[in-house]
Amino acid sequence: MVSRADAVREKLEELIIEGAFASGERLDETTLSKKFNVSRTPLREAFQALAASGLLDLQTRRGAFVRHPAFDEVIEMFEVMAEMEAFCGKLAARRITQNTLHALSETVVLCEAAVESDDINGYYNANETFHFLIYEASGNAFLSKEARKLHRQLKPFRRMQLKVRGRLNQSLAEHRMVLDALVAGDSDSAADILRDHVAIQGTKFNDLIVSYRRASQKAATA
Amino acid sequence: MVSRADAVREKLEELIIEGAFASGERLDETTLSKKFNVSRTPLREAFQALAASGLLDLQTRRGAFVRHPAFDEVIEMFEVMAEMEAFCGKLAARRITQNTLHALSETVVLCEAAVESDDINGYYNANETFHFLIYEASGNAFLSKEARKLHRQLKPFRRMQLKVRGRLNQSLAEHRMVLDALVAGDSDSAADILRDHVAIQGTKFNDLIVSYRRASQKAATA
DNA sequence: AAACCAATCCTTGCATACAAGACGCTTGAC
DNA sequence: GTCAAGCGTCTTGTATGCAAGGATTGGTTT
Repeated sequence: MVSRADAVREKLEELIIEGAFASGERLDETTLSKKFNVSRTPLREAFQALAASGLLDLQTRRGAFVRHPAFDEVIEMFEVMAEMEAFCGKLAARRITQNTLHALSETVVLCEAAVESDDINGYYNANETFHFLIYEASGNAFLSKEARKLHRQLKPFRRMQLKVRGRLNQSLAEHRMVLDALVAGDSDSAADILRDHVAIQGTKFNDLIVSYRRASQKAATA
Repeated sequence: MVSRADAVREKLEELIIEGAFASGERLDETTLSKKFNVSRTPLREAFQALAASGLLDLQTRRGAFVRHPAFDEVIEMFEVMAEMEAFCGKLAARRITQNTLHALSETVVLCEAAVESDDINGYYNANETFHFLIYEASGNAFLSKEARKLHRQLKPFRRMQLKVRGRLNQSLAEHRMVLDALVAGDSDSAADILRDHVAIQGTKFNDLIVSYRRASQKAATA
């Protein structure tokens, strides 16, 4: 059975990640409890959980505020994610099984198909599976869990930069290289490729922000 | 102002880490709420928070169970911690300030004094400061926060292995080497030394567990 | 004697009522 | 006209009551 608090958390999480709320917006308990048809108690439990994963900022006696990570923080998170993936890759190169290798190569095929048909969502999903498989293959359940958590937190920002022209093809090529390194059992190379593969996402994201800021500055001075 | 829920969380956390409850023990809401003189509501909020940090296992309609990480999981956590520290060290070697370097060398002096007087607690505290300073010096606030979190989770297990004979001196020597590498700005070397410094803690912990198990097995067959 | 089923009790999940703090608005004074 | 203080309202924090889902125990059957 799934508790109402859990259901509410899930729904709210989706809304926040989708960007349904402005950053810094205060979430009113009464309003939301009406919207979800639950009392304030399970809603508050959901708030707690969301605060734990960093999506809300709970201030005593003041309320729950939506917390889209600041851009600087996202850059930092990509920096950590890169290193984490590298470590996963390093371990995975030594510990991965034939079965998982097979599953991995299948996700690469899916990615190829998605690139063919310019299906960003399709690519996005296959990409996620690809990375999760590697986390799992690290053979370190704790690491895998943490990596998934961080991956999830970066979800909306990864999505943004996937839309940059040409990135899909490049990303796919990187996936192929990772797969090759894992097949070869070359842990250093797997680590390095994965590190760059993720780091470049942070860089692309940064580029995006800079261009955004330039645009808004121009608009302001015009 | 600090809410009662926060106060309860803090107190409970302390109790769990201290080992006041058996692993897997179920925490009764009514009993505990009486003990802390609060209602079940803030207590339940505290449960949520503790579950988020991994100290409790909340099962729907069944209750809250104390969750001391399994030994295997602790080993995994040390593995991740080692890599995280290595990354902190790598960044810190490039970004550390004179002030922080100075503060670091002071903690080394404190560690020396603690070793002299065989003061495990003193060493323990100075050791913590040493590591936290390095996290901070990474210049990546997100990384620093995550590293502190993991460090905290490993607290009780680190403490255990510090009691092994000769470990204090060895640890101190490693601290000196880390400091040297940071002063020299040698990021690779700082990373490697820190990785080993932490990994060895996991190894020592593992040794401890193995010897425990042997002992209890002997006792059982005797 | 053991196993299974049922009924009761106990515990959690949720709703609601109440208390207390924060924010805003109004009013008065300088 | 502006600033500050006080009061009122609104929102969060906490307590408690009620409902629903497990667990346990006792009885019955094989």
